[in-house]
Amino acid sequence: MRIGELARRTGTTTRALRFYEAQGLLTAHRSANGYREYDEDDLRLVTEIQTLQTVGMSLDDTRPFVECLRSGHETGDSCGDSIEMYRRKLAEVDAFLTRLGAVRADLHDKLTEALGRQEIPSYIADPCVVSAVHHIRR
Amino acid sequence: MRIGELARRTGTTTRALRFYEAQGLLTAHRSANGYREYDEDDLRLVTEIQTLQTVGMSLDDTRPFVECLRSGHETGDSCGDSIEMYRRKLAEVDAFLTRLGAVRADLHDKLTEALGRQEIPSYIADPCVVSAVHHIRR
DNA sequence: GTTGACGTCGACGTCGACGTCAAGGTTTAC
DNA sequence: GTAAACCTTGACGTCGACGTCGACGTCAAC
Repeated sequence: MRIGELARRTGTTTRALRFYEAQGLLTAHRSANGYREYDEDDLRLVTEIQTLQTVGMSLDDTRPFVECLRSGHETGDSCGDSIEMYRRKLAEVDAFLTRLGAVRADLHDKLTEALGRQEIPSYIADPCVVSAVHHIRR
Repeated sequence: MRIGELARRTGTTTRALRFYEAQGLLTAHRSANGYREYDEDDLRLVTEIQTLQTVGMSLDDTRPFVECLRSGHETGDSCGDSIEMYRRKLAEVDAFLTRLGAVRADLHDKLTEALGRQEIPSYIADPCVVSAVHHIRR
């Protein structure tokens, strides 16, 4: 198949596929007119890359998996380097989760503190005025 | 104080401070020779920006807080817009945490699956060889 | 023979928060 | 008077994963 069909079948763009090729992740045979020709293995390779991207991997991170597929393995994660990359990414994600949890707590504290500091003037706390304001802001 | 001192006292760079000014977050008086002059309020404003950045806010997100400080409030989060921004960011962080949790689970599954698929050839499983390999890789 | 949908390559644009020059002016210390 | 340490503006570079555009070739259908 040609690049347009591969793009459609993988839900990406021709630009992305050419970019993968430029990064050395994807190689294409050329037909007589110079058009890129892909087979089903290439399709699997692209979907592998996409799957890995959804779990937080950069294009560069997908290299071991691509190499693994290229060397004839059935799946991209049958090789030691791929496993190692899984481990690295898992550790990264865990570290990020920890940090983000702390950020969330910090943010939550700030919000509740700010709400606590908020003095509510009586003329605003007045239900009549509140509904009026609400009406105006609609 | 001048820009260099403000940078030192806030632990940032002069470049960052000029950038904040270009973004309209920070305004400086100029002394006769054209040098920027800052006061303690500016220092508080910069630290406010930095604190907000650590909880995941972009420079643009800090605008309401900066405006709040500028309008004379004691803290940057005494205003409604700031509170609203806290809420938005908290929601964003929560959404991200959820997504990242799913990513982590996905990654963990992939790792265990790959490990399960890994057949361990006997010559590698052999403890002697294992220790030898370990020795070599050191 | 021409229209339209495909393909080619090359090169610059995007986003955010600055970093890193370059080429100069100002002030202080010796 | 000159060196060092500050300051000024302007402009281009960084990172990742492509988007977008221009100028052109290819192929099938009408």
